Amino acid sequence: MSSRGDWNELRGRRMAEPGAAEAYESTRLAFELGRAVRELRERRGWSQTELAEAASMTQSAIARFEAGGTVPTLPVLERLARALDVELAVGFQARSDAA
Amino acid sequence: MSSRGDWNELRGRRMAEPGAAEAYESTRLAFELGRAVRELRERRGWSQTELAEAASMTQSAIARFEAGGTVPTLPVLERLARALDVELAVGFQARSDAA
DNA sequence: CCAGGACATAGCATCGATGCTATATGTATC
DNA sequence: GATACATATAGCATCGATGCTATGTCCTGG
Repeated sequence: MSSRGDWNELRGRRMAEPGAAEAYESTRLAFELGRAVRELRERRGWSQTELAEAASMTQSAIARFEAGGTVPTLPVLERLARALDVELAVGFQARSDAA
Repeated sequence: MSSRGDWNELRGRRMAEPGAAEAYESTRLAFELGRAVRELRERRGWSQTELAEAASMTQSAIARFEAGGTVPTLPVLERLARALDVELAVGFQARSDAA
């Protein structure tokens, strides 16, 4: 069920929108990036609040992001990468058409 | 002189802002992504107008983007990648700290 | 010189992400 | 039960990217 979620529903609705293959991909990306950050954060044993401080953000912003609640912007991704001491990679690749 | 530029100045100012290492990186990224798209587009022999159509955008948006005039959003990058038949890659990597 | 195509900018409306504050749960711990 | 910390959401203000339309400039061809 949607249980305590709400952004979960939002995501679901977004991904279901017809024709918007692009929106679907973005939402998927947002979700994956959120998971990645959560992993990196937990690997460091940091709380959302700690990461928030390190990235000049608020705990709520981190929570929203990790939940895939919004499609992050590059500046934010940069800040998170910096805080987590990793590198943000963005670019185009030859289509592998995996899947 | 700033010649015909203006976004050039904007970029310059942005990248010069002190302390904003994050903003600097984003601007740099925007610039590189713009170049990448321009290359892919020209490689295909497309005009900005043609790419714009393929990506459901306007010529002016493409121009602004290629010039690095703004930091693009993931949805837009997705659309461009799709139009150019390449894959958008976004993620975190171990810091190589090159340079 | 004029017409047409390509690219650069401008100016403004709108949408959506982020910032911020407050709060609701949930889970220990004492 | 009260306290304390972590995470999830809400609601609203603001900022910035994108959409759109209209030009301006440069080139090239007739």
